[in-house]
Amino acid sequence: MGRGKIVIRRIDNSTSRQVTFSKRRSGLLKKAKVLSVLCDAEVGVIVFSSTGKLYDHANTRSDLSLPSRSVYFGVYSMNK
Amino acid sequence: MGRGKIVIRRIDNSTSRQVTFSKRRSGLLKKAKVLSVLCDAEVGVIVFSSTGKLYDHANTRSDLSLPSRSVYFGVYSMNK
DNA sequence: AACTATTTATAAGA
DNA sequence: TTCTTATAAATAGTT
Repeated sequence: MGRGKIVIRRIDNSTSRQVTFSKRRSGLLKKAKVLSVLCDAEVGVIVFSSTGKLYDHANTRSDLSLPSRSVYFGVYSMNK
Repeated sequence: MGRGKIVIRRIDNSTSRQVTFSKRRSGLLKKAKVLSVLCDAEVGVIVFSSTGKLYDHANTRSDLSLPSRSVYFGVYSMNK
């Protein structure tokens, strides 16, 4: 989608990569939320940038009157 | 997207809801993977159906030569 | 499970 | 860098 077709590989240009990261990150969260609402599902999403910074963390659920599962996220880091 | 426009609320018909769940679940995972590749990000996604069944669990990362964060998921359940 | 008409997401451009 | 828009991609309804 967009003015041109793209190949799915790491975007070399750092500025473009950042712009795409921002756009697609929000698109992903939107999709997660819509899925949870339409299908009464629980969806957890967590996104880290390439520098390891946490950008988003969503755990969406719609019908809270039903028994709930809740997802938690944990993170561990490794050097290499 | 699709033959008609939809309102974002729980789909009443159980069959339709299941079909939509299946389609959008796979769409979400694809988006997560593409985001991780294009932007060298780490993306974790977990999806439960309304019955509490775990359907997908993805933790995508592309460039493994860089220091890695890894996401783990935990789940707790509550009755009401 | 396939098929498409349409909607939605977004790559480039402005 | 926020806004625009042409086009790619996802998908709702159908078969």
